[in-house]
Amino acid sequence: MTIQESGTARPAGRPRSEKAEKAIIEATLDLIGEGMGVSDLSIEAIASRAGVGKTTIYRRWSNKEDLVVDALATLKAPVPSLTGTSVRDDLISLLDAMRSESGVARNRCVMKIAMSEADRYPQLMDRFMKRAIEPRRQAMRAVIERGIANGELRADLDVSMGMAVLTGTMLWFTKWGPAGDLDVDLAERVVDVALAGMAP
Amino acid sequence: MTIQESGTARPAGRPRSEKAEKAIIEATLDLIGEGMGVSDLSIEAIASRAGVGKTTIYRRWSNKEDLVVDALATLKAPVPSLTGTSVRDDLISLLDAMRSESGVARNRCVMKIAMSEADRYPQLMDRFMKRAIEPRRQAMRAVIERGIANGELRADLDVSMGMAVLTGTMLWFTKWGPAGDLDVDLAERVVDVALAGMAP
DNA sequence: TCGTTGCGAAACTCGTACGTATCGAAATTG
DNA sequence: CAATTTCGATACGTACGAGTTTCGCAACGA
Repeated sequence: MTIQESGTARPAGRPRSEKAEKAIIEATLDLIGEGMGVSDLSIEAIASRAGVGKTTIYRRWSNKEDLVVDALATLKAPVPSLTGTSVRDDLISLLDAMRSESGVARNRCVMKIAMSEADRYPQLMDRFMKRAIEPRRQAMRAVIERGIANGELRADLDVSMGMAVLTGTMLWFTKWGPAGDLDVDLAERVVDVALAGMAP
Repeated sequence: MTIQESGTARPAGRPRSEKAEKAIIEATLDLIGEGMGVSDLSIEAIASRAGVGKTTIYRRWSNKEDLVVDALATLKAPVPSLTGTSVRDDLISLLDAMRSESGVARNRCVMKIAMSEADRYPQLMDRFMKRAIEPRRQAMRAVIERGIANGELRADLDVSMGMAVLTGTMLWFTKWGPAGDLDVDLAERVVDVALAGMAP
């Protein structure tokens, strides 16, 4: 029995290129970022964009959907760190993260896919939701619950309703707001309207 | 010169079938309602679903996009009639129309297309927006402005912000709310939270 | 050095859809 | 009736992309 440094044996032969793998994922996200829907993506376009043979793709993923799942799962969700000084500040941090990310074409289009192809690729969405959406959603829920507990928010506030108002409003602006970048103080204004309400 | 009843002469030959035209539009909307994106629609599928020859489609529309434009333009926007008794009631009427429409698969998917394919088919979106979205948007704007004028809403309220909160929140529920139909009192609850705010 | 495996490129088969053309039948005008 | 136009059906040539295979070369372990 030969010496084996780690638990997993390194198989014989040329190792798979880490660089090619990265390039494939990047190319996939690029194309999605250019507005392609999942069904418009072609493996051939991805291969060509990545400077890679189709073989190299099929050696790693058995079909298009698997590749897209992995590509989207790559997008990490660095939930912004929260100061915890006040509910208002924390909500602004969370919403402002949405605003600044929406400035990047790639993020916008990933969101678009999340909205539009959920029915047709449920497994894809599942994974993407768990990875990218759920952490933020839980962070916001925690902030709101803290606010209810310590009196900064109405005791009878429905938590899901609060989340819907905040997230929905931001989402609306990213999709149908004025063209170009969103105002830097948008998150603050949204939070203030949500907290204070529209009635006098 | 022969007698001609109307200004336009009826050409000789078999007239185009009104029924076929309807069936084609219906089939197109059906397929969209089943989750197809614009680029996934195939003329052949539409023809087969409508029980019609491809010829009959190409005789009327020169390509897929033209057909989809006409099909979407078909969807009318019957803005709900407003009582005008109070801003709260009118807003609830507007939002409840969104809720009840979201129960119909066809409407949901049309909305999906509006969200996801705006970049790729701008002319299509233009026409759809004018026809289906703009009337509702203006109705809501009018209600909010009325509320500001007569003191039912905060004098310093940003109208676009108010619309974003109301519409965005409803949209969020239709897309990511609990599965199944939305609560019948959802519109009321959304309006109340928006008016009163989340702070105590 | 040799065996093994990954590499990009290219050729291949196969299915799908496009857009056009052609068919016999049906509907309409004159 | 004849002329004209549409009808649904079907066949056709073209194009594109999926997924597979083959090729000569590169990278690695033994």
